[in-house]
Amino acid sequence: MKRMTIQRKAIMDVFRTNDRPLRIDEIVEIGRHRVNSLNPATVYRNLKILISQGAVIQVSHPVLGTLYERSGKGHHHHFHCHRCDRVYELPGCMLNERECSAHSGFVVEDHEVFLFGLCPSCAG
Amino acid sequence: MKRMTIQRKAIMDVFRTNDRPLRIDEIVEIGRHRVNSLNPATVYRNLKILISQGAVIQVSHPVLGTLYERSGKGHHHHFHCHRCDRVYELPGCMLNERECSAHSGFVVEDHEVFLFGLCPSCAG
DNA sequence: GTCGTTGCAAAGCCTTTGCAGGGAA
DNA sequence: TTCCCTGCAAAGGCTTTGCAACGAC
Repeated sequence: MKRMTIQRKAIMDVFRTNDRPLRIDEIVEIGRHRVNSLNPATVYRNLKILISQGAVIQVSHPVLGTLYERSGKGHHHHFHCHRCDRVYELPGCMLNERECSAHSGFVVEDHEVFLFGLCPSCAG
Repeated sequence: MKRMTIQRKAIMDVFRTNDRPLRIDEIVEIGRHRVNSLNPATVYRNLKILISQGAVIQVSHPVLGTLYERSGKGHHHHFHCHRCDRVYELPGCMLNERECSAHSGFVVEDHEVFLFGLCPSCAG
């Protein structure tokens, strides 16, 4: 049986109040606002649990490394601004289904898209 | 001035004879067929050089980690078969340009697409 | 009182770096 | 003969694991 510790509460709260893909060190830092002693190992362990429960998903960003985000936001992709280094979630899908299945023999079950460029603020 | 050592030749040869995204350990292992003493550190150093020269590009795969592939193959995406764990390069682009630019304000300069599923051999 | 969880430290990985010897030009 | 490059070992990062103490239920 899983126990709801203040650490786990704090970590879940980080995702609730910061609705974007987060790095481990961000989760630790923000989580420490609630639980000062919060340890990276604890965060790793809890993330593993939250992922197995389907509450959080892991995103492996080509530039920023491993990120974690709340699940259940619907299908979306990630935009990385190379000026401010922020990651945005773009709802919807820009994948062309027809082209996707054009490679005969390949059974596409899932996909991930990363976009790079300038975000609205940085593009001015 | 760069010197053409047998190690660098061996590494370039690995890419020439294995035309697919490769992991570091694969490059080391295959490269050792030519130069038995080939060291991972040497491979890392040479890859950095080859990347800076534009001969090789680095691909950060969400599941398999960092991969390296020969450059100059034209725009393509990567398909990862979750049964045989092989990565295939699919030529062309399945990104919908119209949808892509629908997020007003975002200036999309580049993108990466990873597809997951079953390859022709594994799909039967 | 249980036993799942935590913090800390140690240990694993992967990648980079320092250094002395070796080899390409 | 230069001095770039290599192999080795040590050192960095990030993540996982072992363990005793802690605390949720």
